Amino acid sequence: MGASGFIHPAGDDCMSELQEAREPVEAAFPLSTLRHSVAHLMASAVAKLFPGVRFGFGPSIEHGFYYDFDLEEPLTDKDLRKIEKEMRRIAKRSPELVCHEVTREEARKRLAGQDYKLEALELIPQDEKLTFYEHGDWADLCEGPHIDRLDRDYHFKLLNIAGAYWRGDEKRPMLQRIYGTAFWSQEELDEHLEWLEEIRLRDHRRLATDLDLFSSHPEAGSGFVFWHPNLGAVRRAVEQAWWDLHTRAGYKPVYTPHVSRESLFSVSGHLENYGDLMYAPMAIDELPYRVKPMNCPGHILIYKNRGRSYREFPIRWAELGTVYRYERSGVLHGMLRVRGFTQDDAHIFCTPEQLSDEIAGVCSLVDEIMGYFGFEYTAYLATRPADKTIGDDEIWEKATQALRDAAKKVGLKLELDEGGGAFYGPKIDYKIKDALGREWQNSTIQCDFNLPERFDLSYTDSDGMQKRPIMVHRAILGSLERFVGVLIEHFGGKFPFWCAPTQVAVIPIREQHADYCVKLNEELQAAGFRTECMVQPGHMNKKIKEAQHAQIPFMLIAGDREQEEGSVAVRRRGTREQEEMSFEDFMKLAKHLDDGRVLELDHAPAKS
RNA sequence: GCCAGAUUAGCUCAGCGGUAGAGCACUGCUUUCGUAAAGCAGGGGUCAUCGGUUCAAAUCCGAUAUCUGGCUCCA
Repeated sequence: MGASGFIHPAGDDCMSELQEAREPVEAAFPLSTLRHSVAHLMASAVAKLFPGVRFGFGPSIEHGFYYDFDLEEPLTDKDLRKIEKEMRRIAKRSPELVCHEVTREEARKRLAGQDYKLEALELIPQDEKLTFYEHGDWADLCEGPHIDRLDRDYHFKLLNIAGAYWRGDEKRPMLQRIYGTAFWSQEELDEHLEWLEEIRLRDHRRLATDLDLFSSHPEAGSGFVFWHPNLGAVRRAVEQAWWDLHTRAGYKPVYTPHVSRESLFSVSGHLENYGDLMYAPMAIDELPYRVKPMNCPGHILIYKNRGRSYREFPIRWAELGTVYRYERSGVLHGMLRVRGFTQDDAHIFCTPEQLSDEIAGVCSLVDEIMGYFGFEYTAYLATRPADKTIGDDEIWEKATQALRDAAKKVGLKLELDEGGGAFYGPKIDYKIKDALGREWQNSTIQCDFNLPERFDLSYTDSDGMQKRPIMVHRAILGSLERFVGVLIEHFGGKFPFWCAPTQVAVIPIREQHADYCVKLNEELQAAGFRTECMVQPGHMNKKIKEAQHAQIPFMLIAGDREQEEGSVAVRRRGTREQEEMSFEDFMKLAKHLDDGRVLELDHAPAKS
């Protein structure tokens, strides 16, 4: 590589190393540097094509880069192709990307008319060096670093246009943002574009129409999900697994109303801290009532219903509680961001001594339930925010330590999220990684000293004293809507056997085999499986296609041979091969996959 | 909420000033076919809604609803 033209602000002492190492370009210029430079290149092309444009920021981001522009005319997709073309031309004509250090005065002069850039300039501390990166007749106030030449071998594509507030502030002007991506090799770019295509194909809203999963309706209002029978089956299976696990872990079911007197939410502090997200009051017998945005106040009322003793601790109450929150129209998104959703909520009431064990128990539950779906996860310890918190340092320290101890007990590694805690207490947040490597925030475990205080909760301790319990607020799936939405995308509609909408399709080869198929189907249903018996008139091949399209894990196909031998020809989802086995053996396999919540379809039961 | 774009049959989409089209799906009849679409016929749309321009609007303009990509916010 030739790093001779590589300009970097003074003080970079790794320059000579770079020059001597003769490493491939990628090593000398990280991908983020390339992308940042391509963002510059894009901005210069926009400047050429749209005189009078004013520039915002243009950084590299996780999968590419963007640049914000203030333009009179709205950009279109056609413009993107034009801009790409212009970028290639500029890269060829003015390949050298050079850096100049300037004084603040010079910088101001060069940025005349560029209001956003001038504002950005004022954000740079007085004692810092100011540099411009320049190629051709275009230059940008920028601290770098950048690649040395724009005519190097790299590959880019502009992807989409979106609105973005200047400096992310909704009170400031809305700029036009162009997103793009860049890679050193064409293969990597192609791979990335394929990944984006895969994301499009797995989109839960797309699969929802394909597989008849859910809908929303203008008649009902946006942000409200209607679960169709197919997805209802998935949800039931997930809820069943969830309850099995929670019952075993000592949780007791509770159910609380969707509507309560407004004063309840006044005591809880929701009105004050959460009021913007709550629906307007409705008058019942002239008193204001509210739809609940959270389940905790309800559980607290149950707790307060009578005196509590330390002997009944820890109390673990679980509810799949449906809550309603006002979300701004623009943020709604399929099942992943909605206005009414069901949280897999639970509250644990315990003593300070029990706290870390209780949290450890929740960590184990998270681990087990995420294992059901093959999710990997990362956990973050979110500590006390810098301001606007309640409670004294000592109790915060204790609670944070309890979270740490708990994680240690179960061997959970915690990343630090400094100051990311709730105003009432620290928490552990989980991010799960789906099959496409995307991260989703679902599980959360929060220590809460606020609500016990506000509701004046107490219990009688062994020494006869009235003491304040600690509350742990936790959700593992987060919300059924978001979690199942993520599941659809994670599996791409190919649900594991145990939670698939239809688990088995039974298909006769000819109409005369229908009776045998009906018999098999009855046995499967009696054993609790979700099946479809495809004995309606029609060709076998078409039924196979339909079952394949519906992503049904198993097809059982039966003709003369099978009928005679009491067997079935089994076709697993994703393969075209058939395997003939006795119906009895298939039942064993199905029970094995179902009971064990096995992820793969080719996992054979142990020989008995 | 904001910026931009979209909305035509159940689905995917064509038509872009001169009285609505295709494929799949659906219904009926024929076909009984051993592992991804049998044949023929038929039904189905106030072209999102409301208003305007025009001799004439799915097509042009405006408002509303919903959706999409983002921003901000979040389970």
